[in-house]
This record gives sequence, structure tokens and C-alpha cells, in this order.
Amino acid sequence: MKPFHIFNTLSRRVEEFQPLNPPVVTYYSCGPTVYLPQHLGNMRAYVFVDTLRRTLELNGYDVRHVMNITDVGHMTSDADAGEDKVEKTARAEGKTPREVADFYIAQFKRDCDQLNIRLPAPPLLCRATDHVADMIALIERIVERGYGYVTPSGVYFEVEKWRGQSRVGRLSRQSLDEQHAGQRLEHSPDKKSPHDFALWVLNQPHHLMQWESPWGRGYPGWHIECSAMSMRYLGETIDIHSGGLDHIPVHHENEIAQSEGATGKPFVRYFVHNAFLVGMEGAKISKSVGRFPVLGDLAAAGINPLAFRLFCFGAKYRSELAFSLDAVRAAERNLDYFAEFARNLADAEAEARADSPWTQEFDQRFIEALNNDLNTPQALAAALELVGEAYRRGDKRIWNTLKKLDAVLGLGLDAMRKVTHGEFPAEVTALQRARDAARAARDFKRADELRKELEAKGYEVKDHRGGSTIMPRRRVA
RNA sequence: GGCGGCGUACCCAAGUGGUUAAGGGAGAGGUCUGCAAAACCUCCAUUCAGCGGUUCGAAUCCGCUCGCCGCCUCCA
Repeated sequence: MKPFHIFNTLSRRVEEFQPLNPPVVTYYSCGPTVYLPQHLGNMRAYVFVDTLRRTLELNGYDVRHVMNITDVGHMTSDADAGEDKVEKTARAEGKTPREVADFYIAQFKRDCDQLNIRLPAPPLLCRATDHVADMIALIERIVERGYGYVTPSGVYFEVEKWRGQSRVGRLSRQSLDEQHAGQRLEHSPDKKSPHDFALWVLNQPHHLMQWESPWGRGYPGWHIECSAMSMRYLGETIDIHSGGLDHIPVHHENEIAQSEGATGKPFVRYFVHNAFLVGMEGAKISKSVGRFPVLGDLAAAGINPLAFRLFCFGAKYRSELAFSLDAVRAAERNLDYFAEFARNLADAEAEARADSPWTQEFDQRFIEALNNDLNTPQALAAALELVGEAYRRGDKRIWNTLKKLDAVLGLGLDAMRKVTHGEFPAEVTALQRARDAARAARDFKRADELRKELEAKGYEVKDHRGGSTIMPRRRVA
């Protein structure tokens, strides 16, 4: 089997992945900003993060995964002096910033749960406001090494000193001249150059969240949280750092500068970036635009939210994906296909110790597709064909294989099977038995009555040759 | 102005130099079925935005044209 390969934005190539200290993989993924609900574009990114993590685990790696939660420092306009977005929402809703953040964090966790996205457990799911001391310590190192300078409006990182005027940005491949920084926005006159960015912001008395620092009361710049928390939990050089494509030119470029400026060591070995979910008009879905679809919209449209996970697998993470309710409905048919198979699987079939030998081909195709830069469309195709082949051959000894694939697909097929193979109330089981008997006696009138009774109690009934299966009716929110 | 990406069937999309252009959805026909629901079979792009070029061979490489989008400012 070929080892895992991934596209590294640093080299702009698909590379064989080799962690620094196998089998451990240190992985930092950019998490949510918590001043609004997460839209489906955000959720696509987290499905991607989850898929990457699960694929690494499938390859036998021990993934130490950190995700940050940005609950301070995102400005509405200018990166240095605009209003903090969390605070803006707090003012609008009459809450404290902490309350706003708590609310949207809880919602984020619920959304992830519905998509079977496994989040790191705290403290590895880490909040910026809980790590201000780490950030201050890091800024001190940067200043000591001569890359930061203190002014009345804040501490800034001196970009040109770090990389030189003409050097091309490592990630964005643009020279400083090409970036036209400052052309379209106002910046602090204290900055030596428009490219410089804030590490610590001072003298913003209206800002609600403030901390004491060696330079005075203030709050951290946006980029510093990721460097500080990444180093805190994963060390000064990590294996993988992921985020959206939009972070390449500013956020990640600046993270590299400040981190390597502070430590003198490489910050990240593999930078991985996911592409956007786009609306039907082909335009990017983003928080700053105003209206955007959220996970709850799917349930409102009668779609199982988990279908969104499979919908995401339909395109590679580096390709734009066009969102529409119909496209998610199409994915929901695939979800039902897997689910039906799992639910109807007899115990004898599920408990077979070894799967049929022909399943290996699909297993292999699945893993090779994922190991080839996370080609989820091909992996999904292999999984679908595995099930199709089982039906075709009338040989359902594929459960061990399917469960293995589900470790990445993340549909929870095992739990789905238990829905039809679990314990039901005695009266429900009795009704089912009575109905099976009526059917066997070809008393279809009676069978139909009993079906109605079961449905009234909230159970769905499906017949097959020898008998029937029942399951609680899916609640559509 | 700079940087980057995209255009494959009705829809979502793989494939990026070489046998018949994955897979799914929708659609059409069929098998099975008491009903309902599944499932299975068959069909569904001589063609990859357009035009040139390179090559024994291109959806895949190069050039041009048209159309669309992202980033350079908070954004996954």
C-alpha cells in the first residue's frame, strides 16, 4: 500500500507525508470564530479536517490534534483598530463577549456532532482568551529577537526585517510590493510599513476585552493566537497546519513570520488548505456577506444533516464545491443506501469473522484513493461499489470491511445497525410478531392494520421475504 | 494593477499523456414484490468552453479567445 500523500502549499506539490516523530503526528487546524453561527462553508472545512485526521489514523498514526477557537481579536475592518466581531455581537445582543462565545461554541459543537466530526477534547480544543499569557510570552520572545517594536498604538511585527523587501512570500508567492498593502485600508501611522501587523494592540479604551501586558493594557492581534497555542500544545515545529485557502496570503504568512521570528526554527512542515463551498451563483459563501446557509437549513428542508458529510466527499477538498439543496439530497440517497444495508444486515452476516476475499479489492481502492491527497470522491465510489457488489453477488460478508471504511466515512453504520437490531418495548415487538404471522397467513388486511398501529407508535416497518424489520421513525427537526 | 483557480452529460463531480472518459443523483425501460420500501439488470458524454499547436497518441502539455470565480481588507 502506498503511504499517505498530501498537497503541501509550501512546495505546491503532492508530497509523501513523513511526520517528524512517527507514529505521532502533530496537527493544528484553524478553528471557528465564534460571533455568528458556522455556515455550511465552514462546516465543509471541518469535515475536511475530520477526514484528514481519520485518514491519518487509518494509516496507523497517533494524531495529536489541536483546534483553536477564536473568541477575541477578529476585527470588523482594519486588522489593527476595527471593532472586535465578538464584541460587536455582544453589544448588539446585550451580552458579554464570553456569553456570546459560549453560545456559538455550544452551537458549533452540536453542528459537528450532527456531522460526526470528532473534535479534540479540551484543552486541545483551545480558546484564545484562555491563552493570553502564552501569547504575551511569545510576543516577548519576538521583541527580544528584534522582530517586534513597541509603539503607543501597539506592538508590531516588522515584516521587512524578517524576510527582506524583495523576497517572495513563502505561501502566497507574492512579493511585498505586489501586495498593495495599505492601498485600500487605513493603517496605524505608528507602523514602520503597511505590511507590519499587530502582535498586541494598545490604547483602545472602548474594547471590552483587555489584558495587562508588559506594554500596557490591551489585547492580542489576530495571528498570534495560533502560533502561541500551536507551540504550547504541539511544540515549536509541527507536522501539519490546515485552514481555508483564504488564510494563505495573510494569516498563515504572518503566522510563519512571527513563529519563526520567535524560535528560529521551521514552524510547519506541511501546510494544507481547503477550497470553498460556493453558492449556486458560483460565489463564495462567507460570513461577511450576510446571508449564508447553515446546517439547520438542511433539517428544515427535510434533509438528514449527515447527508452533508457525504455531499462533501463528492468533491476533492482542493476543489470548489457547488452547494444546492438538490445536490445534498443526492448525497442523502447514498446515505440511505449505506444505512439500509446496515439496518437490514442479519446477525449471522454481521458476525462473520472473515469477509469474503473479493472485498479486499474495494478496501484497497478506498485507502489508496484517500492516501492520494485525500481523493474522497474515488474513495466514496469504492465504498458504494463494495455494497453494490455485495447485493449483486448475494454475498453480504463485507461488514468488517465496511466498518473499517466507515472509520473514515464517519457515518456511524454500526450505530445504524443497532437501530433495527436493538431492544424495542415488548408491546412493539408483539405487534411486529403478530403482523409477521398475519403476513405468513396471507391475511394482508390484518397486516396493514398492524402496520398502521406500529406507525402510530412511531415505528417504521419494512418487509422482506422471511419477516420484517422495524425502526423508530426518523425525526426531522 | 498583482497573485491564484475554474469551465467534463440534465445536476453534483473524479480523471491531468496511452485499452471502452470513475462514481453518485435525476431520467427511461425491465426483474423481484400482497401492499409499502428497498435491491438488482439494461440504457443514458465518439466526447471533455472555443480555436490553433506539440505528439505516434491530449479532456490531460503549450498558445490565444470567450466565460466564471477567489485572494491582495475580517472571512474555512
